[in-house]
Amino acid sequence: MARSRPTSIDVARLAGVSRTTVSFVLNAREDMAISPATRDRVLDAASVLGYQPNAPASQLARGASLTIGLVLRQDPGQVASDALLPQTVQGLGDAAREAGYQVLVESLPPVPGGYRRLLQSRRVDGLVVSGPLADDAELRRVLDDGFPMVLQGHAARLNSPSVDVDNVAGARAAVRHLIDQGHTSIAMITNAHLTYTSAAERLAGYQLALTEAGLEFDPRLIAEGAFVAQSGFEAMAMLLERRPFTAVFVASDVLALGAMGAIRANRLRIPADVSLVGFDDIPLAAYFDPPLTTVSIPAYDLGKTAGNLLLAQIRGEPVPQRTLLDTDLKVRESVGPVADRQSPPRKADKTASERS
Amino acid sequence: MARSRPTSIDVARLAGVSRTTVSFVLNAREDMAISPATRDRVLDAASVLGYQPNAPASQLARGASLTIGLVLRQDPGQVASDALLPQTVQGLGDAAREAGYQVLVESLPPVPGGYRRLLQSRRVDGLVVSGPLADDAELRRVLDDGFPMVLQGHAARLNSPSVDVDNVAGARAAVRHLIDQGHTSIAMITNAHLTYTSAAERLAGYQLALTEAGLEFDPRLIAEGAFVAQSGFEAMAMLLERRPFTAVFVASDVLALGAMGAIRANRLRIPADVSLVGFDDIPLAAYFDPPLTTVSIPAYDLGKTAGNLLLAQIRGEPVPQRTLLDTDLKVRESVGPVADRQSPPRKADKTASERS
DNA sequence: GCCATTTACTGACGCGGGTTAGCTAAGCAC
DNA sequence: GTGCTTAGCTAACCCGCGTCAGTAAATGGC
Repeated sequence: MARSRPTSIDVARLAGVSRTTVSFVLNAREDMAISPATRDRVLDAASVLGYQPNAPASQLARGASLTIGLVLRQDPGQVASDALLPQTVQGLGDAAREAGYQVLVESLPPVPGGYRRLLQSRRVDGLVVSGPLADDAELRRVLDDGFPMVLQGHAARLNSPSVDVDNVAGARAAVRHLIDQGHTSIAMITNAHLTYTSAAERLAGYQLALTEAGLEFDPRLIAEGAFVAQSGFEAMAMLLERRPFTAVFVASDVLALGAMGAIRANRLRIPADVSLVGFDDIPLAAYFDPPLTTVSIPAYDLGKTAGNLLLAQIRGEPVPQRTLLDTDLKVRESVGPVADRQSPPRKADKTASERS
Repeated sequence: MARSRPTSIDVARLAGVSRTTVSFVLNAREDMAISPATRDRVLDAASVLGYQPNAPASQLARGASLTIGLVLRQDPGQVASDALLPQTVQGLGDAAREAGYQVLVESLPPVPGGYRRLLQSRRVDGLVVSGPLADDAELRRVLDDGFPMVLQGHAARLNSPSVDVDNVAGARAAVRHLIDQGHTSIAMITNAHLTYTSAAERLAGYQLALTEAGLEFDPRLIAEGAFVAQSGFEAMAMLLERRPFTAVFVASDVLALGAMGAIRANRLRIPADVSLVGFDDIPLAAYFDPPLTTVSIPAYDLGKTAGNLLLAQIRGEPVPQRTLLDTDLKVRESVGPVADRQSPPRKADKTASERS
């Protein structure tokens, strides 16, 4: 029997005051003088009736929805294999909740006008856009309209506050770790096509580390992967065909697992024959065989920071244009010292287990 | 310049009609006679002004929010390692979008009154509750109030429509597959504590398969895991200590990966020394070493079905009390025939590779 | 040619809560 | 006692849209 819910009128009646007073009490308006006695009467009445303010009504009156939108711009396949997404969503949810906000999730509105609809309909007070495409014309227009928005995953050409991990520094640390172990011929598998800024940045970090170590960049050592494990497998298979190297930086743990499969298929061992560093530190990475050395990204904080920045923006506070979160290299067991300087892995079944 | 958005009054004025007419046109009310000419004028005016109806206002007037809530009742750790969650969310989102609804995600409102707040505030028209606890008193109360709600993951004692995969049948198929390969001593690692219905059901399926094959159920062959890979590792380590068996049914792929680590740590091989079947078919399962034979669950459909059932309920249509989705055994390479009848695995380094 | 429909449209109210201007009574200085 | 402030509360309007009852003109039957 979902009979009609009590309204503030019912509360007012029961407490013997006016609706206005009820509103003042429930919104704890300091600037309005309310005697403690009345306050308690109202509170009691509300609790007796199990009163809950009607959200749409209050949104309408306030002109704010106390809701933030999360737009997932990735395609379904990517979302499915994004092992860190739940953590990010949770971070965003926590940030929102702490501020009395809620989160509306919109996965890739395929309809034109998707953003506009959401914002102009006043359903949400701001948007976190995950995985924006750099050339999203509509997004640009919405931005120009001055709507509060935070991009997660930097889209270089869009003029909006963004949050991301420091992909360059992370990749650089990963590759430097390999170099520190004596590797000089290091391949890389990208996490996505290079139009994705995260992919481009991780590649840049890779190049930076090479340059710093005085190593030459060889484009033939780069293979492009894309989101799913299979692409890691294929990229690795290709690299193994192509030319010698002793280590690989795979810019995504998911792809790294695929790559490990390809390495095994070639009867090579990790890290004896080829060392491997991943990126992301998904929960399962520590249980790969061998446990994957990888660049850990603070997925939860990413969501939480995005949320906090957006909320600050909604409150009208100034926010930094670009926020980068630190990564952390998790050293596990997929990297070893270079085994044999002159004979890098080849279909080989040679033993390379001369440990230092 | 986010100047104030146009309202239906502006549209009406521009089209030279009343606001009522605008409303009729935009809501495409068949029962109201509108001449094509006026209709077009209104539509044009709306598009010229870039008019978007104010959602809170319309929600208030309609008494419906066109929003469904997704409540994640799992704790944060579980959510983080739930590799299938994104797919489920996407299914739900698609179901909602197709009906013109949106999805509000609330992750485990720790505050008492969480459900009530959401529903009675009219922010959402119904709820999908994922991972409900069987003894959730508040949930029961909300249910009794007659709010539209769908449980995902059956909570036996709650009287509400629910959607789930057929855990019993899935587990039974997994274990039967092992039996078909000649295994008679089969251990099991649960995916969670048995208060979780999914865990209890998968255990029931395991027992059913044993019974059907005339095998005896040995409680000492059961170890309890819980959500994360580490618990799979530990459970497996314990089982390997305890007593002999030739195969294990691990009721979660994530735990299975942990279990595989424990098996390797004992210098045993998969499937030569111990066969393994998982549950869930997470995207990475096919890339485990060896590729994991597992029970595939339709994560996307789970979300979509839950959404559709909820929407049907909101529309007042009758919905089945319990909906079970089929699982599908994906045979890969982690199961082999029994190697050696009398010497089941023990710390051993014995070779057991007499393939048939 | 007159009444009964039907077609096309509008006026006005209501959804429920936020908020401003204002009202009353009490307190206080003198 | 008078004038002035302040505390404590309320009436009334507004947010933007949905919708019903109703009006005026066009149509149809005979």
